[in-house]
Amino acid sequence: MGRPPPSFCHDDNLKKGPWTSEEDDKLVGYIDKHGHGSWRALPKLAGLNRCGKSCRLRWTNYLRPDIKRGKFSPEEEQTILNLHSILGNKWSAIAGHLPGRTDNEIKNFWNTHLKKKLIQMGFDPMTHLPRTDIFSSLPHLLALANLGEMMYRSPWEDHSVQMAKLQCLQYLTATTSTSSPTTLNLGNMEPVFLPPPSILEQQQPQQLQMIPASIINETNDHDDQLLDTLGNRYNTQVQQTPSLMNNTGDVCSTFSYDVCGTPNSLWNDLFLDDILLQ
DNA sequence: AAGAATCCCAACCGCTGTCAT
DNA sequence: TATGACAGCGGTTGGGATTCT
Repeated sequence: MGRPPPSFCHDDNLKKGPWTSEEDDKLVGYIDKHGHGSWRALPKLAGLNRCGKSCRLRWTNYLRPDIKRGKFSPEEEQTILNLHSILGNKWSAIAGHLPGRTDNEIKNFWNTHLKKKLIQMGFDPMTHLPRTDIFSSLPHLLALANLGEMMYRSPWEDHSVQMAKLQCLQYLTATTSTSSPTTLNLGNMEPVFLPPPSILEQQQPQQLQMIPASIINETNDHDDQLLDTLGNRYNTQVQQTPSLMNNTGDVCSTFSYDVCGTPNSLWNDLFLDDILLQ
């Protein structure tokens, strides 16, 4: 590339740190009138003693009128988990699927909430696979120890037990593969992570997976990349089918995939049935 | 009530990619 | 092709807010 990388704001005379409401007013007022144009030129034109980069960040992460503030909804949280399992730390790409949310906000939410949540559940937050070291696998081992009991509990068992059961089943299957799984939407339950392709390749054709309708709609309208990614991941043709309502009342879109091979009885009999009954 | 510990998030930093010349 | 200018991205940090002891 050309010149050496530029530093953030080299000029010591330029202000750094938190923005005042007066500075915000100046920035918003200028952009409302003239648009931001060149960020480098903007501070002088707007009467701000800041560097252009600082102005751009303040605008894009905080002052933009279309920014949605406040807590992330469960649906947004699910979307982030789903997309992160596919895209990794591509915060701007993930933000593109969450209208009104900035990449910075999503990144912060991930680092302060979701990452910890996955670790507590015994998953590696980067690969979304069960962690293999002995201490982090403890939840899985404890769950496995109780698997027999859980299998025969009543159908109205609570969600946490259902969750543990699903994780145990996933642990039994996913640890046999090196590829990463993807997340699965279970309505108002915690997310569950689908086994990697090597497991799915053993399934019968036309099994259903559920992913949030918002993602499917978004990708159909604006971005085929995610569907392509899913298709490549499972070596399948991914297509949207009509949305359905699960028994928690949440509407989900579904997509079907074609795979060949021998059905995996554990998966078919227990795991998939469990999910589709949620 | 007060100090310590932890959480949270806006802002900063350094790097890369793209475009114009 | 080489260079410079700039926008954008992802990782990190500082410090205020909140919770714990």
